[in-house]
Amino acid sequence: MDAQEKFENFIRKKGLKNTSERKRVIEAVKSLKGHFDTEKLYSAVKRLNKNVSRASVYRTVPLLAAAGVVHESMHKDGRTMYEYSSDYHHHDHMLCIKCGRIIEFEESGIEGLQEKVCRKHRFKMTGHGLVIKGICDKCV
Amino acid sequence: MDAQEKFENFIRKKGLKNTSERKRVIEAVKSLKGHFDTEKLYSAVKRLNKNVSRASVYRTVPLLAAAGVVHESMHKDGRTMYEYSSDYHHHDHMLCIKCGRIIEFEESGIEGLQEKVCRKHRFKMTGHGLVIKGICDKCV
DNA sequence: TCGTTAATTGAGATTGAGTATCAATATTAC
DNA sequence: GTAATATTGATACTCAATCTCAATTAACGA
Repeated sequence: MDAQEKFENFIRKKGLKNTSERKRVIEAVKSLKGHFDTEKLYSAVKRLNKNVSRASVYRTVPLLAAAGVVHESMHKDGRTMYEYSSDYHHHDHMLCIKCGRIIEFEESGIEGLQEKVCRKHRFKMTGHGLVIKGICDKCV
Repeated sequence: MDAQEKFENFIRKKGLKNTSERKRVIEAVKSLKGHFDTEKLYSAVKRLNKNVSRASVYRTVPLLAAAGVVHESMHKDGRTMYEYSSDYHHHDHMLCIKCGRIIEFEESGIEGLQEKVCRKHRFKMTGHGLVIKGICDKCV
């Protein structure tokens, strides 16, 4: 399903409005590769001459996350980083504390153990994120 | 080893100074139970009449983390949460997005798989944090 | 299509956590 | 004790993020 379509379904279900500003923010999301924070998204909006206010971009991001258009990926320097869901297949992150590089990895065993823990605590998981901090091979 | 002693060793190794302000911040850390952010620590300092400036408390926290006196625990609402290391035995967290409750859990299998991933990427882990977001059993 | 209703927008003010400045002070090593 | 230097604190500042509120616009029923 296309991002615009996915968002439209979400908006309709919630009784909200699918404004041109929101559509333009989604276009900007599509133009970004890899991880981004809200500020970077706002820059992308401006770069594409989409003319959406800073406030609206900030207001739109949580909606995109709730709709599944973007995926809340990790925290870096106290900021939430997102990824466009179309690019997304589940993975976790290693963050190099020296150079800031982000390395993605997949480990299906970890996923399974998480589900086990949630069942045990009767916790309904909506998302999860594992960040391993340390020194990457290029910085040793 | 006591927190003050542990910090003293760290300070000496780094050629820094063990000031009375830093000692007082550690006293405040000890007075806190569970997770806290820097602002909460600063409140604790004031509550105990320790009279350390806001700036110094903020400056001290990264030192405490580097010294292992506190443990960088997780991110909540974009803020870094810490735990006093004496209370600390390794665990991860579930965060209820409705009530904000933090549930701790241990799953040694996950630890092992993390180490495996790090070896594979020649990544030297210094810390890690897993947060599972969702709805807790009291909020269903 | 028109009109009503309520959500949304945008510009700018505001908040608030965290950081920088810098003169005064305290700690450490000798 | 003295010199060298790290640290402190009051306050100014930064900057991401939110709030305000009048003007606008989407959604929907008639």
